[in-house]
This record gives sequence, C-alpha cells and structure tokens, in this order.
Amino acid sequence: MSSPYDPKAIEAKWQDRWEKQRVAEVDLRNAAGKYYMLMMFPYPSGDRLHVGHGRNYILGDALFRYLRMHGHKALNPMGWDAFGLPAENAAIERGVHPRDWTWGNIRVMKEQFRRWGILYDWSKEIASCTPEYYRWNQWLFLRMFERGLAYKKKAPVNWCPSCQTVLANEQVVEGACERCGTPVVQRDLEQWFWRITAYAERLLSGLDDLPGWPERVKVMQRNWIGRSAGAEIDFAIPALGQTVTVFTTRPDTVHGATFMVLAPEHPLAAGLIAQHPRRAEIESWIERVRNTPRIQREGEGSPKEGWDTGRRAINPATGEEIAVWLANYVLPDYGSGAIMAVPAHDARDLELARQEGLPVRLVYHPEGGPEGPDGPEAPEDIAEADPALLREPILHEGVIRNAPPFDGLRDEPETVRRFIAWIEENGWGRGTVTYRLRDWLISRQRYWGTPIPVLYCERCGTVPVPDDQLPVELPYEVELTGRQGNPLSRVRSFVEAPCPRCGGAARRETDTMDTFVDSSWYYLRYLSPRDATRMFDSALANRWAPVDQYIGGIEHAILHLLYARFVCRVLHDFGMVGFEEPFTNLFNQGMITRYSEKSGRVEKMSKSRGNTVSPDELIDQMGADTERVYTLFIGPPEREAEWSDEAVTGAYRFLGRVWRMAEKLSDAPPTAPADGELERERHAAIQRVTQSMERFHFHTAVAALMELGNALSRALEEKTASRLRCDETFDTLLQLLHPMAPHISEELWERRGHVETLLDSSWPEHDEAKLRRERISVVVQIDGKLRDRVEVDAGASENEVRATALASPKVREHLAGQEVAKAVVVPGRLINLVTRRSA
RNA sequence: GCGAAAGUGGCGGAAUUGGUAUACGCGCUAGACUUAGGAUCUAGUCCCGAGAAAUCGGGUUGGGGGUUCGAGUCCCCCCUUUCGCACCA
Repeated sequence: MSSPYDPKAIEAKWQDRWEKQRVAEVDLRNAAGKYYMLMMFPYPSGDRLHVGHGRNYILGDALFRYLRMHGHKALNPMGWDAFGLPAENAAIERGVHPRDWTWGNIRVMKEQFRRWGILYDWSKEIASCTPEYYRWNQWLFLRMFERGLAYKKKAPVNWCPSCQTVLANEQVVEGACERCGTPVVQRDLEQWFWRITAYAERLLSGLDDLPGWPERVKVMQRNWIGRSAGAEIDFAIPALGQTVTVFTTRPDTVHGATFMVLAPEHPLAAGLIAQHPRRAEIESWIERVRNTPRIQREGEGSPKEGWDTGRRAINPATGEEIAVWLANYVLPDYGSGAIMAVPAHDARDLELARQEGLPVRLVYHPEGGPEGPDGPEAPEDIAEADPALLREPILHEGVIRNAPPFDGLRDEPETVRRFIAWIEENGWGRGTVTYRLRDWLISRQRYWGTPIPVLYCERCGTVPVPDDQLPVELPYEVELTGRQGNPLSRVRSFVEAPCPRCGGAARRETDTMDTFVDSSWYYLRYLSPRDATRMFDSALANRWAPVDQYIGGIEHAILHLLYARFVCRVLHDFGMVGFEEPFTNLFNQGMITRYSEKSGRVEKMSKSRGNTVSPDELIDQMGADTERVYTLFIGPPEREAEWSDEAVTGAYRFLGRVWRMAEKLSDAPPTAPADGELERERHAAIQRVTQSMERFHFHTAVAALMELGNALSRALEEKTASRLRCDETFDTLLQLLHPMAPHISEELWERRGHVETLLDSSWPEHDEAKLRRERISVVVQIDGKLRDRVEVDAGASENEVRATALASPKVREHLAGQEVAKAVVVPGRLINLVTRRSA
C-alpha cells in the first residue's frame, strides 16, 4: 500500500490536467464579484529561466490560487514583451531572425511555467511583436501626434555606442546604458519624443493617491520628476541687444548675482563669443565638453571649467554690469540652460568664483559673530571681513542687508514669495516651476520594434499614416549585420512608399519605438486581446482595471511604472478609461541571490555570473512543489534572499512527511481524549496561514503549515487524537498547502476521495471559539522579570489570577517577604507583581 | 553630503497593537532503524555559571541613554550595512 513520494509522476499528471481543462480562464463579460488582476509581461530573452526568476511567478501563482479558493474571480493573464535589443543582437550573433528567436524563447518559457505548475489564462495571451498588437502602438502614436503630444525635434540625446541607438533619460543609469553598461555619449539628433513633461505635475501629485505603493518607489518617482519652484529672470546684454533668461529657485539672492553662466551648448553661446580673440580655443573647448560622458560631467567632484565671453549683462536688481561666462557645470537641458551666479550662497558658483577671481557679494549676512582675536575663523566671520575669502557658501542663515526694501528679512519661503512679486512688478521676470523630468525619447534606430507610422514627403513634409493604412508592418526580410545605421533604412521596399496626401514619392520613418511603449498599456489589451477594431474595450477596462495587484521587481520603479502612469493619463484624457492610475497596489519582490564562484561574492542570480540554479534539474530531483515551497519559505518576499542548496531539502522533507502522513491516518484510534488540542491547533493554523497570506508573508504561512504538520504527526505517533479528527486536520492541511504546493496537495486530496478539486474548494475559516483553551497558562513576573507560570481557568478574574500567582512557591521565594505594591494583569497572558522598590 | 530601510543564535529568519525573545527551517550533536543512503524517525541545540540529573541562577535583540509595572518594538544620541538621489541652479 505504501508508495514513496514521487513528485515527477504526480506533477506531470496535474499539469496536464490544468492545461487541458484551462482552469485559469475567466469569462470577463460574465464574471461577477470582487476582481483581482495579477499580471506579468516578461521579456522572452531565453536566458531568464532560472529559479531566481521564478520567484515572482511562483509568488503570483500562490496568490492567484489563494484568491481563487476565496471565490474571487481572479484574472491571471500572460503575454510577451517581445520586441527589444537582445533579439536583434542574437540575430546578429547567431544568424537567427529575431522573430524566430523570440517565438522559440516564448515556447521554452511557457514550458517552464507549466513545469512550475503556474496557472495563466492563456486565452488572453498577447505578444507585442505581432501586428495585431503593435498596430495599436501606432494608433496611439497618431492620436498623440494629433494633439501635439508626439513631436520630433533635434536635440542633444543619449547615444549608446554599443547598442547603436539613442536612449531615453530613464534608460541611462549613472551615465551608462541601462542594458549594456556602456558609457553614454551626447549626440545632436532629430528624434521623436512623447510629451511626458506636460503631465509632470499630475504624475507627481498622483503619487499621493497611491497608498498601495511602496514608499521608496514613490520617492524615486518624485526625485525623478524633480519639481522645483522659483523664478525666471531676464538679464539684458545691451551690447548684443539680447536677453538671457535664467532660472533660479533663489530669486531672493538676485542682489548677490555677480556674474552669470550659460551652458556651453546654450543657443546664444556662439553669438556671445563671435568677437572673442580666442574664439577658436573656446569653440574646441565647447566641443570637448559636449562630448564628455555624462557621468564625468555631472559628477559632483568634477572640476569646474569656464570661459569669460567678454560680454556684460545687467543685473536688473542692482543695475550693475556683470560678466557673462560659459561653464561646464551648467547643463543645457535643465531650467533655461543659464544661471545667475550667486557665489556667496551657492557652492558651485563659489567654486568657480574663487578659481577665477570673480567677485563675491553677500545677500544674507550672518548675525553677531564679531571677529575673534586671531582674525576671521568661522565662515561667517570671513564673510563679514571679506566675502571673497568665503570658503563655504552661506545657506539658510542670516538676514538680508543692502537690498532695500528687503533688508532684515530672513531666509524663509515668505521672503522668496515677496521677491517673486517684486520681480514680476518690475517686469524683470516671473515666478515659474521647472522639472527635472525630460520628454520621453521614444525613437530607436533599431529593426526589432514598432515602426513609427510617419512618412516624409518632399512636398507635404511630415505626414502621419492614415488609420486605415495601419498597421505599418515590420518587414520580415531584413539584413542584420550589426553595421552602422538602422537596418530598416536599408530595406527599400519598406522605406519607399507613396505619400498618403499627394500620392508622390515619400520615405517612411525608419525609427522604431522604444519597447517601453509596448508595456505602457498592455494590461488593458489583456481584456480584449483579439479585438481588431480598437485598442481595447473601454467598458471592460473600466470594470476590471485599474489592476488591483501588480507584482514586479524594483528595477521598473521609474521606467515602466512612470511611462504606464503617463499613458494611462493620456488615455484618460482621450476619454478611453475612467481612471488615471493603472496599478492600485504594487508589490516589489526582492531578487534571489546566490554565491558566485566567479566573483567569490553573493550576487543576483544570472547566467553571466554563473551562479544560477536550473529549475529543470531541481524539479527532476525534488519536484516543482519543493522549489515552490522553498522559494516562498526562503524569506520575506520583499527582501533579497540568498539561495541555499542545502536548505531546499527542508521543503522536500516537509512535503515527504505530508505524503507519508496520509498513509498513517488509518492508524489513528476511533476515539481519543486529547481531540480538542489538535482541533485548536487546526484553527490556529488556519488563522495564521490566512493572516500571513493577506500580508504576502508566505514564509510564515509555510512555517505555520509545518507546525500543523508537526502537531498532527505527534498526535498520530502518540495516538492522542481520533481518526475523525486526524482526517479533518489533514484535509485542512492540504487546503492551506495548496497555493504553495499545488500538485501534491491536489493528488492527496483526490486520493482521499474528494470529488471537487482543491482549486475549486473553498478556503477554510477559523472559529474564534475553537482557539480558546479551558485552562490557560499565565506568566508571572516580579518587577518585570519572568519568575513562574501558573495555570488558571480561562475566565479567571484578576483577583483569582493574582491569588494563584501569589500562592506559587517560586513566586513566594522570589518575593522574599517584599510587599506587592501593585499588580498589572494582562488578561490571558501575564501578571506583573510590582514591589515597592520600583513603584 | 541628502533621503529611506534595516541591524535578533553558527546560518535564513519569527515575534500586527509595548506583554513568555529566538517560532519554522537549515546546519550541528547523540541515538534508533538499516539491502550503508545526501533516506527515515527520536532527542538535544542563544550565551555564561552550578549540578550526576531533573533542574536552578544570571545575561542576551549593533552600542549608549531615556520613557514605562513591563521595550526587539516607543523617544534621543552614536556605530554599521543596504538601497535611492546627488554640479538640477
């Protein structure tokens, strides 16, 4: 009768059954009740299949099964974020077409999901590389183009020399390409942008309405948007008859602006140096600065380099002439690309001023602080003696002097407001807000992406592709060599097309879209994946979305998650959805790490680091259930967790014990005295597992299951519980175990003669009354120190507890005749006897 | 530098609200069974001291101080680690 635990056979059986019966499918139109949506949109890159990556899928599946057992109509769709550079690079390296390579990887990943026992609603499957999907990227582009939200401009952009394409600001991490790590250089190119900056304020304020998002993600987005309020002030350059507008957050320091600085890339720079005797030198310096990698130029320690243009501007507040400089520390794409330099109150300006001998003038003067006997020491003292000797800028202290009518004001927001009003009254400038956020650069000079639906006609100029000519299909025949330039531009049959307006010869745009466009709205397409008439079904979207629970890694904190929030607002403004935030609750699972022989360190699991664990081997040896249980047990899911090959056996042993327990149930006696104890443990386990699942604390849920298993084992061993009680307890164990270990739990459940599957059964509920004991153990403390435990009736009064405690011989001994001044009783838990000493 | 999170046995970690610190698992120790296997089962395992033993006493949540009858949990100072931001005017 006894059969050993053989995960292979039972897992294959159930995976087959789930697949054939398509158990995860949801009829969106007819489903009712509370809805959840758990989604993923993985990139089928072929080298992502290791246990580290399984974590969020396993987590999502456990949650999905848990919700199903609660009777929720949970939707768990899966699709493929299939465009992207790795496919193109693989094509260049191995000579496989990106499309074939991608579909091959999708097949492999689907098989992996099946072997993990993960349920997806494959009737909703989408892939972004199909014309049926990407035509709606194009459709969306055209709608944005019509409203000026998509536009083309020539601008300095980030260029990755290795990927041979431009990158969005969000894809540049510490000055390097997010994907390949190559330092990014600046290039002046004509590119397509999406006007995300028009939504900066709404994207920022919307974060306050996302209580279900981790704080750190919201902070990262706030930093990225980088709102700063201040003023624009116009500085005239009389000799040229021009005006340079600067942006400052500190208009209250305008009296201290002793020179001004423009970015070397500033449009007026060339005019300013046109007559300069060393013009050629300055021009080659500008060229050098322009080609400096961002990380070098923007690093805080980078040396300041600048040139005096020889031109003079007028400080409107003082009427004085000030020098106009060009310097590398002023960036062309923030504010207006020009600043008023206030060295007394800004570290960077002070550094340049000291280096170049430029004047320093205080606006805020430190109070008090007369010179010491040894001359000026503190920065404030130096400032009073001679501002030019200042070593540190003065921040947030002192009062304004020599700037009537503001003398005596302190550094506080009200002062800034008064200055802005004054500047506006005099017509020198205006209060304004700027953002660090730049428009989203969506063009890519690559083949494997969504063609941008635009043509260039000699006569008509830039012409959008009419809707009825969508999709603009990506040609299959293409030569991918890795040579310079976009492969698409060499496909003549694609490039040459008639102008939709005049019918004359035109050229197609050969740039393709950033893949983050695909993932910015995919969650809506899941709801009507085959609809050929529209982007998505708004009625269904408003019923199911926003997404109740989103699970993903932290790496998307400002990329995908910012773009998706932006596009959601655009769709909202188009009247296509009734909400502005796409994801109500966000959960970031931590990575799985493992010791790497190569580096001798514990690192993120990845093929390149050679520290992966193959799920296939693990499943062959111990089964998918073991991998699932261990992955959930390894630690809090929001934190990183280190994979331990040895610790996996703990999960395997646990499942083996459960398996063998099923066969021992028949040995239980018909009646037993301690039935109530096991019943109490059963209800306690239900409560603990449920509470843990609600908080995503799968690791403590598994621990609670192990405890219930241990309790039942003990009862069976010692024959302290009846057959009926043991059966019932075991059934509960299987129910609670199902989200984590679906195969073994279904198999044992079926063998026990249940007709309905666990997935269709309901989640057990605990009974508060069953958790109570008749006699409870109460801890006795004396002055906060644990001295004894006494048994009392569950309903004992404070006085009874006190009397019992005082009667204990141990307590008497410790009291040693001291008076009890006070007794604190925590019902059902403890009594603390306080002696006079500490009262 | 600024901001955030964290610091608990040999290890991963547990402890919604202040109320028995170290659950659960790994590892380790001893034993049982044994066609000797990386299987299974049983017992033990925070530290120090006493005891043949059951047990008893003391200490312990990075360090120091505070609030409280009572602090891993709350407050203040310090140390360490991780993450995010960082010439953004």
